[in-house]
Amino acid sequence: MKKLSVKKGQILQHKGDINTKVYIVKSGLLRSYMIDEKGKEHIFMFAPEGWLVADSTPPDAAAELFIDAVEDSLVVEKAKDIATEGHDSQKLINRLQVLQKRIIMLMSASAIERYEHFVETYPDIVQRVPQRMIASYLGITPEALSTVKRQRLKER
Amino acid sequence: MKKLSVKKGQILQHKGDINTKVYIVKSGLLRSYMIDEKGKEHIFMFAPEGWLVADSTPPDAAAELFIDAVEDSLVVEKAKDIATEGHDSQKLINRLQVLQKRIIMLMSASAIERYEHFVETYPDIVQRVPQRMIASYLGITPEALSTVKRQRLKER
DNA sequence: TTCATTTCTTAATCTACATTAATGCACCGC
DNA sequence: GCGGTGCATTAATGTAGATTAAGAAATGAA
Repeated sequence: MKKLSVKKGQILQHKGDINTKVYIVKSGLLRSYMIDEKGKEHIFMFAPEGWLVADSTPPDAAAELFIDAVEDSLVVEKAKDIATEGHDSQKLINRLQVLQKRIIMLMSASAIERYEHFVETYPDIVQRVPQRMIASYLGITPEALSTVKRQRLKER
Repeated sequence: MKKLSVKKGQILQHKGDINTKVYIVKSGLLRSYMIDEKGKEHIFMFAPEGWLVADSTPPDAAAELFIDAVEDSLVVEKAKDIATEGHDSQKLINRLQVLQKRIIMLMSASAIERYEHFVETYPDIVQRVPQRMIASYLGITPEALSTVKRQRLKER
């Protein structure tokens, strides 16, 4: 746990970093963001005074997000301490991971890509629920899901 | 903390409920979902065996999500116990709230509505960051944000 | 089984937002 | 000051996915 003074534009965390930290903003403004395959930037969150920014992946996994300073800022850096966490907190952290990934997909992937990702991540669910629910989860209509699946068939 | 046996289609939580619980799925499949102003259903998450479903709002606030059973399921219901949580866990819970709201907005609101919500929720941030970053946060292009703002001006 | 209801698919049309491109501005550093 | 680079705005055109509509297939109740 240490205090940092960061200049506007300074990057605190890169995508791919491991053993990433948690940042608590004392003054100024940070943001976390991702960059998609087309090079397009998507801001995940802004963190003004009092907020916490972090990549919600396991401490030893590669970060999905960049974190940098939008304004000159004072920041406290802390380790992701799993030790202090109770039995249920692990479930909370897991939930954060899932929600972060969900936002990333919604912001930076097409319907086709979201479907691919869904099938890979939840192969059993695909079998167990009606198509219209999968469409609803993906944020598209059942009609659009039908065409997505048709396109996938054509491609092989 | 009690065990529940729920039938397919049974609703465990309604939007607007207060003092909502946390559900841990032992078998079967639950889902959480929202219904927008147009009556359209958007699935927020699926929760198969081993998962946890809950509305990530404070225990005493009105729930944003419905929770029901997609299959006959066995579920453990627990209270949202803030007591056991450490100093930092509150920040995690707060984060969950923000991410849940963000997903709801991304799935069920138009660019204009997301902008309105952003301005209301983060009025100071609007002043402090360049337009292109707001666009990036909202998931639209700076060009689209320009037209959104123009339309807002016309409307008053 | 049979009938009714819901779900899935296909196709035609529509629309919100993206892309492209051009112009005017602000903010640099020299 | 002046030239450059990036930012915001406007407008024209393009496109992913929504909407509408209709028929086919699956599901479920009596």
